[in-house]
Amino acid sequence: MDNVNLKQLAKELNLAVSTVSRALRDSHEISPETKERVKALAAKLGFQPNPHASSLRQSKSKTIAVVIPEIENNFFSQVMNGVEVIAQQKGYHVLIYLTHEDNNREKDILNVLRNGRVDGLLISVSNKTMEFDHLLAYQDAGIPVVSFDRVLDNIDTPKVTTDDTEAAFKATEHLIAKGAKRITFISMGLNLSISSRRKAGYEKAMHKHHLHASTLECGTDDNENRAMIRSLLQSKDRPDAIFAAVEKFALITYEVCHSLHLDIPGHVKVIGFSNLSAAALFNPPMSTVVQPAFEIGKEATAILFRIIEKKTLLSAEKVITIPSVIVERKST
Amino acid sequence: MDNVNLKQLAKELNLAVSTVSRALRDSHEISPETKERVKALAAKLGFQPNPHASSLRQSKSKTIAVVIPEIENNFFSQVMNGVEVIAQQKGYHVLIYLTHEDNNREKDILNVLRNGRVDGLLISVSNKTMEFDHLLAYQDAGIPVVSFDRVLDNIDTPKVTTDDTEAAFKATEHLIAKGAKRITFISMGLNLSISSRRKAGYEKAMHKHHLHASTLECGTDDNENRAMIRSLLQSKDRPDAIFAAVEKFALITYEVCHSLHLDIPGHVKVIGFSNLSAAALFNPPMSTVVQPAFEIGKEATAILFRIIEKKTLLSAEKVITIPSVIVERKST
DNA sequence: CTGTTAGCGCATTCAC
DNA sequence: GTGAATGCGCTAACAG
Repeated sequence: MDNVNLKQLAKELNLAVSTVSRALRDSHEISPETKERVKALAAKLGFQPNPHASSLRQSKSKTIAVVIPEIENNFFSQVMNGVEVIAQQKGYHVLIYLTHEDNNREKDILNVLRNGRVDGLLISVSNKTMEFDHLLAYQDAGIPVVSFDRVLDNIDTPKVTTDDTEAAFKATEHLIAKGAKRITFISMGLNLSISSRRKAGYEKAMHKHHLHASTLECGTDDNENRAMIRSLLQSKDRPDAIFAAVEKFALITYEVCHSLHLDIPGHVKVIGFSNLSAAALFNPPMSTVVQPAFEIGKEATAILFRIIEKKTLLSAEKVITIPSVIVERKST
Repeated sequence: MDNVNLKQLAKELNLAVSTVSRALRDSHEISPETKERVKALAAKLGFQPNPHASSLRQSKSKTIAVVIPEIENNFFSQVMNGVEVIAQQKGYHVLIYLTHEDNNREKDILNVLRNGRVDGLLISVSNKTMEFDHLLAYQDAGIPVVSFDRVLDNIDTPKVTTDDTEAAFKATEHLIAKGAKRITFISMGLNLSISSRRKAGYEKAMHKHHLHASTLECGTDDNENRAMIRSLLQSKDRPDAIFAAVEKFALITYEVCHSLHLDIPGHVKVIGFSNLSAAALFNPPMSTVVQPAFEIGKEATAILFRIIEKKTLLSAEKVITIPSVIVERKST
């Protein structure tokens, strides 16, 4: 029941607490024999140092936090996977927080984490986040922060994203190459930098090909989104292609097309940002813009550790862009 | 840069540290005026108590850990969602650990967590976990553990699962009702309790209907699994239905059927345990056994907190079973 | 109602 | 090479 601590080890071995502490941390000023004895007993009793005590003493927690909007989403789960790989290598622990796209919740979370609980923070902001006082507070507190994917433009943290503009440009050109003329871009929350970047890429491609750009703004409520997409696809001048800025909208588009008996890609071509590998099994297999989620997670975490370990950051490491890949399937 | 602490607040207010501490924790023995003054300054300076200090002092961390095999899986992400909802209500923090189906990694994780870092543990064991010394150590240490989904039969923790046997039984009967006769069950790692329970349900249904049960054992390597399923579906006495014990095998079955131009459900009917809502968009829409993942996460966490808060557990709370739902679509 | 004191377990400084 | 003493920031027991 009782946890073993240094004091008990010291008593049992007839040594001072400090000696035991040093022996376990392989200090060079402890004799090999003593180290042996100490480590043997520690192993035998299954000693684990109390993390709160050593965190308090050393002012470091060996813990990082990941703050994301949701986890039920392949992109973010893959990111988590990448985070975990690096954190585990470094012997760090990972706290996870979900904002559920709630800006106040995001602020509360960051507030509570601001006093030593974590040595660093990875964040992808909620789609309602526009100001960033809560992030600036971290700079004041000297706690490293790395943003990824959904980053805020005007804040000075290292950022790891994909090439949203280029990927959206290419995806749009892909649709155009397949013969689409009336392409609607379905976007979410334009205050989000990724939304505006993706939209910019889409518009650039449309302009280049002298086509009229047209955006449908969707929100957080799936029923409303469904209704909006449905009415879009029922309208007289129905688009002949949909480019969904986020996975969810691509899925709803599929659903609506099925229910309206619209043929994909015959009546409507569909492509969307999505990390769902099962998209290959859709009817028809869905073309997707796949973000390098796992790599984004790994890279963001690697950079975070570089700051935590006080290594200086090359300016090239301040903004990392990893390209997305367009996976062409039958829906286009 | 420097974090505010109680001492600074006390000095600024001409109060004792303990008074400030009590005021912030709304102790009844502090005058309303003092409370006001203290809270005002704390808010102004953005004071957050150092969690390591208070954890050390109180021997509680306000943190729970979730240990799961993987996160890139709708079932586990939905569970995480449920966990987070309850933890957040309780003001608790959530550490996440992935075992990647590695039993040694699982042991290491549990070992490190065993000294105060967490107040409780939620675990779904790896598919290679057979013994449970690492879990028994928690009972000795007095740290509450709740198992969910993938539970070990012979260990005495509260368990939250779905009705694997019944759900598998019903899914099998569903296939039989649709005319299937040669149903192959694709299973993973029989040492896993859920595998054997699902298999038992399948076999029970087959026996009841005087059909010959036949199981294909798949493993962790997806390429091998694909090859095995492919050769199964190419064999002379090809099954006319597949019941996949886990989502991944159902997806591979779809993939193989498509590549072999086998019609679903004409040539082969397919059903599988899966929490993928996009299964409705498959070609054809896939029938699934959907586990109540979110509820499992919520329920397991609620029970964990009941133990943490020392409330006694009714024996009915020791083993919770939440039913799965069979969602019938076009693949059967 | 408020202050003084002690101690959680550990890492570290300073002695020897 | 080892031991004794100190303090990280907080809470709680005890005093007044």
